[in-house]
Amino acid sequence: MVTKNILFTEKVYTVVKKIPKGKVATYGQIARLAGNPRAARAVGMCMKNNPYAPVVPCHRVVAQNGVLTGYSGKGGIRGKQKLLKAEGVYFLKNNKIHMKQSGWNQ
DNA sequence: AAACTGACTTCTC
DNA sequence: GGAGAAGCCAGTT
Repeated sequence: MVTKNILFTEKVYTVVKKIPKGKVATYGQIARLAGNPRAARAVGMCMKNNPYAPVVPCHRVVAQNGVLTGYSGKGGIRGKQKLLKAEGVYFLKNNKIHMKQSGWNQ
């Protein structure tokens, strides 16, 4: 049976939780894994609500160009970047992530 | 049920 | 490469 037992958001959370440490995934990437390659915006909204804040490492989710967007958590973009750096994510001088290296190869 | 919003992506100039 | 505009999706009001 193909019943959608889990919501799109639930799928998103599941995918985000699968992101390995030291790597980052883009909203489009997550959306694609969640089943809708164009639901990048929806993914961001789910993170904003983020009922699974401590469960979903939303700080590992970045834009396609490698820029840290959003993150209503403590520290904002600043704290998010710091967290990623602490995990081993390589940042460029433009405060952008080196997707070629730290991008989630999925 | 309809309209608005938003942590995106892609196209074009 | 940078800036602006349009399109798309799910959730919330």
